[in-house]
Amino acid sequence: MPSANSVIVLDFETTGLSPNMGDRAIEIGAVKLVDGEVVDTFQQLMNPGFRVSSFIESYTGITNNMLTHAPCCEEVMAEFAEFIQGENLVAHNASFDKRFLDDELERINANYSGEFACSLLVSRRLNQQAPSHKLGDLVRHMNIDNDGVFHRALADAQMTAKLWMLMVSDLEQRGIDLPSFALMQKIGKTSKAAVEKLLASQ
DNA sequence: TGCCAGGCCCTCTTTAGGGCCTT
Repeated sequence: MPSANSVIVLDFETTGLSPNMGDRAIEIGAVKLVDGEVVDTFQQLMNPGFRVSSFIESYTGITNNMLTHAPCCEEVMAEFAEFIQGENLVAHNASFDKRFLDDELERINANYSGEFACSLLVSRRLNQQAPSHKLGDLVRHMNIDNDGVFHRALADAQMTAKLWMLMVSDLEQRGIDLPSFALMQKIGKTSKAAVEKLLASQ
């Protein structure tokens, strides 16, 4: 049973957009939040077993040379499966990260018990004035503290965690005492038009 | 040869199409 007051915010860097097209994870980054505080982190490069494209090298800054010396996906994901055990999960555009998490864990016959919530879907509802909901654009728009590193797994997970906590604070300011993971998850799945009604009913 | 993701959301919608997001 996932813990009520903790959540793990994660981000994958991958060789492309779809595990169904043969793409694999090349880096996982994650932060564990308990009561809004970072209590643990996880970051690891992993070797997908083939060369990544020059686009991915340029996009992420992760080079084939760096991956040559990294442990394989199976080894890293086995460790990561332990890290997320019993925790609920958050990612920016969670459907993307969930596909890779499910695919990589299926390869090693591992699984997880938590559920996903999506910071992108929540942001589209709570930050309707934002010109864009790309993670980098939201970080700039909301003046979220960052070290200027984008498209690396731990850096993106850290920024997503800060965005998540800001949105939790936003809900608290709207009068909701200790917004739960379940409420955040529900906001992401509720139509924009119904969100105000949902919040008013809390 | 040429093409290849998938889920969400909006609208000139629902017998569909296209933009936004993720790498």
